[in-house]
Amino acid sequence: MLVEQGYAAMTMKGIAERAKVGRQTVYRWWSTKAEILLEASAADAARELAIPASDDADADITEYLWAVAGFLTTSDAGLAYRALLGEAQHDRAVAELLRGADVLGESARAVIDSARAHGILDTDDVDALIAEMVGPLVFRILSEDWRPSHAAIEKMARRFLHRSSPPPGR
Amino acid sequence: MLVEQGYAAMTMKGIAERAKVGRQTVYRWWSTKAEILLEASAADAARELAIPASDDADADITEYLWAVAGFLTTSDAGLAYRALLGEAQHDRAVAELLRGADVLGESARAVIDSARAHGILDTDDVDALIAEMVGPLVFRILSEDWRPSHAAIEKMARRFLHRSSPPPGR
Amino acid sequence: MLVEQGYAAMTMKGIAERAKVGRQTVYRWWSTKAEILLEASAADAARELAIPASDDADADITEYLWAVAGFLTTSDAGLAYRALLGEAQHDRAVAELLRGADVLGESARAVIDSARAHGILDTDDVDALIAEMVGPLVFRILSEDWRPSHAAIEKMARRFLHRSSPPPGR
Amino acid sequence: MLVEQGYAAMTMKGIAERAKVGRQTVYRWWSTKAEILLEASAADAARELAIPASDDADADITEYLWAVAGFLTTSDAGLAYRALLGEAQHDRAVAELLRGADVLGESARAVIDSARAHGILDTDDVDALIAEMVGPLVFRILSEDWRPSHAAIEKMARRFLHRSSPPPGR
DNA sequence: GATTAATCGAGACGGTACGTCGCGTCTTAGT
DNA sequence: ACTAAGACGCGACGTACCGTCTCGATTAATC
Repeated sequence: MLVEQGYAAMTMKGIAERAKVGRQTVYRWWSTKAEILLEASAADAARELAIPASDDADADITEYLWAVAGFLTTSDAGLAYRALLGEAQHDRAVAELLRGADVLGESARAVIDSARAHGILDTDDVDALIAEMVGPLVFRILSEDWRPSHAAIEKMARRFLHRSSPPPGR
Repeated sequence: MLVEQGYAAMTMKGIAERAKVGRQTVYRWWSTKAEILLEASAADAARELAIPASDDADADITEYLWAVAGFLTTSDAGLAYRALLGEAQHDRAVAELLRGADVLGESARAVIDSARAHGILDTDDVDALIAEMVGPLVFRILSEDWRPSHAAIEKMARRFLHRSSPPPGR
Repeated sequence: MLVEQGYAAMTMKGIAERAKVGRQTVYRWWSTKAEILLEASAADAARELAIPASDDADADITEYLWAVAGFLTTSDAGLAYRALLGEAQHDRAVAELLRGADVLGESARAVIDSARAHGILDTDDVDALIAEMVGPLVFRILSEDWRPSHAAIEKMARRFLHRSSPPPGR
Repeated sequence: MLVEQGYAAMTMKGIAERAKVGRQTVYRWWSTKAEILLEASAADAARELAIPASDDADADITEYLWAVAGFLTTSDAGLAYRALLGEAQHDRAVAELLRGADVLGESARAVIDSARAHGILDTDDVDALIAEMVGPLVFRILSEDWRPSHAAIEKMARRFLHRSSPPPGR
């Protein structure tokens, strides 16, 4: 429904009707719209963003950023995630729910960890690295509705790595 | 109202009543809650985020990030901006409105331009630089409700500059 | 509410609030103020205007006119009926609703039928007889806010019968 | 406007716009919708209902009833009168205004007076005679939306006269 | 296999905000 | 000085969705 008619049309009443289910039954399973979105989003997000670690950590990062871009701009689960992230900005409860799920974080951590194992990152502050890796991309997508080209993603990955590499002469 | 009682309590009805004004009058001036928020936010945002360019472009960037962090986490205008950015995730009209206002972009561009004039940045892609500068910060605040310490901001600025510096031997 | 504060104060909103009921619920049962008035009026009207047929058809008519006068000038149901009849003058839908209910007609027909059975009326045109019986009374009440005395009603009934009697020497 | 779009569409705003006049100006001349209707109705009503007294008082009455029927069912002024009479049922102020104007009364009195001068009526109670003459007609029109045929009017007049004639042998 | 209990869909319920409309007053240019 | 134009505070309109609450009908479990 979110995809077809937008967030505003995604009412509890509508959800129940579409599911041919009583309204009460919906409330029995999820007490807020946010929980529905999260459940609808989380599993798919994990799948779409899981990048199998290869030998080439550089390429993994590019691929990951590409996956994130696709997730946020074209995937249904990504749309749900953005709706949630949006809701989180004006509803503390949703913010905490979302923080607890850590949708993006989990997959990003995997990529970062793999890169660190290859020694191509210069710090142990994983949260900072995650933010540096995906922050610029997420920021542009959220605030400009950016649809990056593959080239743009590659450049973005390259610049992230350039910055975050340990000094060469070691 | 947004600050005192939260976004959900910020109804058109409530706004009109608090302003001791007819409901119609509110609609006459702003047709959307988003427009009200934008007007309430934009001017203050510009003021709070305007960093007077000094000779030390490095320091300017730190100061700017600090201003952005304060804006997003403690300022009323920043709260309004976050509410707007949130709404933009599930309402295309709001997204465009927000894009048109370019609240963060304007001030960020000034900082980046000043830094570029000092020759301390390695690319002419201003949008990319803006995203690299503020993206990680904004991302963490939006998705973790992060309240960064001054030290964290300094580190963030340092790492941004390190990455984006032109190769030394040129 | 109609009685206490007048027709203008009888708003759907007010009705719902007084009944401690959601506004939607009122609309679910009656889609128009007119339907509410009719329902509130019809049953009581039937009761107030039901004159048990006696042997003396002349007296029945006097009694009936007296009942109608009381109904229109002092009864709550009558006030509702007048409001309806008023509304019917500028709203075709209400006019039809009212015609369908035939509030006055039903009771009047009973009285006329009984009188006809006694052979004291000179025509079979029941509608005409009804109009001749109650028309003058209703006209004066509606257009002069007349509060007739019992004597006036008796005179009115006598004059109606005088006119409408079959010629004596038959 | 009343005729074209109905009573509900006859708003003060609309009246002013149609007259290409400021809203305030309308209020300066008439303080309520009722006064506008009355002014629009009274003069025309007087003209439409003025029956030049002939020698044949019987015929005058038929003609008068026919004029009243036409007035109430087809004339614009009559529509306005019905709207007023309707409004009067739920607004005491309008009721008094209407009583003061005595739209129908004036012309009816003339007809009755003329008939009395011919000695064809049996009482001096003019108000009662007026009510007996027009009451049945008005009642049927107001409550059944009756469009009487000429024959029906003739019968109505005949029956009125029959009833109200002085006893022959005097 | 019949009886009881739990669960479900459907949708009515009391609330409340929505955006619109008309009210009667007040303000402002323009004549 | 007066006007048209229209903004203003007000409050009812009828609608939508909220989350809770009955209801029968349908299963499922028990006897």
